[in-house]
Order: sequence, then C-alpha cells, then structure tokens
Amino acid sequence: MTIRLVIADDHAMIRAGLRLVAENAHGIEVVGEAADGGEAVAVTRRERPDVLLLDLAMPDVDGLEAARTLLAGPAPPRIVMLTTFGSDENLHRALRTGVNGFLLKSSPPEHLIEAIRVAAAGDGLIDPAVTMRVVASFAARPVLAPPPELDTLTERERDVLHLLARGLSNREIAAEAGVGEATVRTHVAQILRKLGLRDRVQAVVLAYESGIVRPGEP
Amino acid sequence: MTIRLVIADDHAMIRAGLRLVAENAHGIEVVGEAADGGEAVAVTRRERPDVLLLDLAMPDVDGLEAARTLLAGPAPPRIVMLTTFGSDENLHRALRTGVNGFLLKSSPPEHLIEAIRVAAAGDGLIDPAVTMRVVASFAARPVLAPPPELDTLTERERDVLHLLARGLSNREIAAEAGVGEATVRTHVAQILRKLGLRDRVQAVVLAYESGIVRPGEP
DNA sequence: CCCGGTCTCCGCCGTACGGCGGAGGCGGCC
DNA sequence: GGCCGCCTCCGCCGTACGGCGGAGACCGGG
Repeated sequence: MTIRLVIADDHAMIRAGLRLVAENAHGIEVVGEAADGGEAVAVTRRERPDVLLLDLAMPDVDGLEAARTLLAGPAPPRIVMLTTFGSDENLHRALRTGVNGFLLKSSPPEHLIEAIRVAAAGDGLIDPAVTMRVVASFAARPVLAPPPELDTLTERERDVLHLLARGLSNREIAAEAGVGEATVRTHVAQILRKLGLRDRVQAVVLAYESGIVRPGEP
Repeated sequence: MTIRLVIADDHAMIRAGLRLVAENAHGIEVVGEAADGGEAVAVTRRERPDVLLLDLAMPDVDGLEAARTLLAGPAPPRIVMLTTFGSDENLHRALRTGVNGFLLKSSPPEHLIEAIRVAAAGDGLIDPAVTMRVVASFAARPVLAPPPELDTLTERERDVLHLLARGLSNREIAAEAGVGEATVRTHVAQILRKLGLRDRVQAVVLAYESGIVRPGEP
C-alpha cells in the first residue's frame, strides 16, 4: 500500500527536488505534478492521490484557493501545505481550510516524508518552527486573564449566565432552566450586580471575552 | 551542548521507561525525576533543566497546574506535556498554558526524542494523532462559513454591529459613531431585520460566533 | 430625469428589561 | 436554636429597546 502523491509548485526546480525527496522514500509514489492551483485541482481530481503536496503561493489560483476547492469537493485528498515563509496569515488561513500538514520549505527532507506519511494516515503535522505560534494563538485568548470575581457567582447564576450568553430572553431562560421568569430576573440582576455590568448585553460580551463561552462551543 | 531533562510522572515504571528512552538518545541527559506536580516544580526550579517532560494527570498537583506555575515564574523551562488520552479538554488546556510539546504516550519513542529536541530549540511539536483536532478548532471558527446574508449589511451597519458587539447602548454607539441616537436605532433595527435576529443580545452572540469579533480583539 | 439604495433623523407605542424592596423555604454551620 | 447563603418567587416603576411608518438629503445608474 504505497502512498500516491501529487506535487504542486510553480517552480519546476522545486518540483524536481520534491519529487526526488519523495521518491527516495519507501512507499511513496509520485503520480502527478502541477504548476499552479488550477492544475493542482485538475490533476488531483484525475489521479485521486492519497496526498497532495501543495505550495501555498502560486500564480493564478494559489494553494489556499486550491485547497478550499478540493476540500469542499467529494473525496478530498489529504493535503500537506508547503510554504517558504510561515507568516501568521498563511498559517492561520491554511489551518482554517483544514489541511493535514503545514510545512516550511526550510524544513529537513525527513520532516516532509514524515508529514506525507502522517497525512496519508489521516493525522496531521505542523512544522515545529511554527507550532509555537499555533500554541500562542490558544494562549493569547483566554483564561490567562482570569475572569475577575467570576467565581463569586453561584452555580445557578453561572447556569443562567450560560443561557444568557446564548442570546436567550428571560422567559426562554426560565423555560430552559425550569424555573419561573421572576427567578431568572433575580439571577440576572444578581449577575449584573456582582460583575459590575449594566445590562445583559455586556454580560454576553464578558462571557465571550473571559472564555466562559467560546465561539463554536454550544 | 547536551539537553538537560527532568522527567515528571507519578508511575515509577513509566519514569524508568522514559528515562531509558531519553538516555538512549544522543545529547540528552536526565538530571531529575518527580512523582507529582509539586515535586516537578521543586525539582525543575532546583535543576533548571532545558526541558521538562511532564505527565498531565498526576495526583495532588497535576501537570497542568505545575506547567502553569512554572511558566508563570522566572526562566521557565520548555515543557513537553505527556498524556495517556488526548481528550479535547486536555489538549486545549495544555496548549493554553503554552507548552512546547503535546504528546500521547502511545507515540513511538522517536517522537518523544524529537519533541524534546524541538522543545529545547524553542520550537514546538504536537502529536500527529491530535494535530487534526487542533486544525479543526481553527476550521470550526469559520470565516469559511460567513453567515449568509451578513454581506447584505451596509458599511455603516457593520460599524454599528461592531460597536453593538462591544456592549454599547444605542446612546453610546451614537456618541462613538458621531450620529444621532435615532439613527443608531434605525441601523440596529435594520441589522436585526436583515439577520433575522430578535434583539441586540442575539446580535452580539452572532458577532462572536461568526468571527466578526473575536475574544481579545478590541 | 427619476428611481433605488444609503444615511440621516423623527414620533408613537408596546414590551422586555433592570433596579428596588420584600418574602418564604431549605440547607449548612456554629 | 439561630444565622447565613442560596434558590425560589412577587410587585412596582422607570427606561431602554425594538417595530412601525414616514421624511429629507445625497448619489449613482438606468
């Protein structure tokens, strides 16, 4: 079960180098090449490789665009994104498309082989040189700036705050929590008082900013 | 320039195994061991290793707590977090503390050696088996799925939405945007109508969920 | 030229919200 | 037993909010 690989890069020289590295490894077979994003999509759809090695910056249709197109389509390949410079922009956008690998061209060839094998298995590999930036994007957000007197809230009040932060009205919160609307009013008032907020809108903002609720976590 | 390593794990057997693996590699010297988080902090502060290999789940003070303590202190070590089970909770919390490595115990020993070397160099390595979950946590936050009719908002309406999402009242938005309160009311009403929302609270929620505003980005 | 969209404002009106004070029940703690 | 915190509710009241309809000004395009 050799890994079928397509290489996409706008520089013929680089393609040749990548091909050499890939073919030198056991169990990897290069089944196609492409010089821009459009070709990459076409060749990938024709050859159906296990893994697509995709340069990020290419003329015409770039790697990101090609990745988006392929990953949105049927039976997408595993994609290892390759780039010269690991800017935050590139990194984040690549990760958002859902690639299985993100490598700098400055990485040693073994990393490339490893990334291809990892991607073929459905796992993922991020270049160690940029991994800490990914980590930082987690650390930057949250919880390091601990919610001020948030632990002064009682359990019930935290419940209400969670529902509040979903955009529910007092009536809906009451229904959800199985209590009366008057009770919810009391809780909300208490929350606002304890946290020094003016209204429920500010409570929602605080909930997101403090990490009590996170985008995409229902 | 050998890498000085401290190993922290509550199971003596595991510690012995990790020590064997580490000492079998060239350029790594084990200078200390710890059986819980408290010890890990103490030994690390005494030995000042380049890298601390830290089990996540330990009695008393766990690995996360130890990592937080050390990373908040002076001259923190590079930390490689080790865990049996790569739950999302563990992963996210570890990354938030700012560790340089996150490895599952099911990984091959070479990965461990690689992670230690990478961490010592100040870079980072995330276990390929969980990397796609990290990637997914980027993909989950869209920009890829921008709420459909969000682009139907006019520029002014988007301005107002941004201010709205900061928790401002109509009056404050008016002052901030340099228009009358009545105008803001019109814009807000229009925003709610276009996006099919009931009130400003839901607008704030949508703003965060859709990535129009992000926690920590004023 | 007139039409459509945007931005700016106005008034009216019903309502959800938030502040205030108060009350009863229940459990833990001294 | 007494105290205190939490949870549960109630009423009163002022206000910010949101829906509705309308208006004038500007600007671009058909």
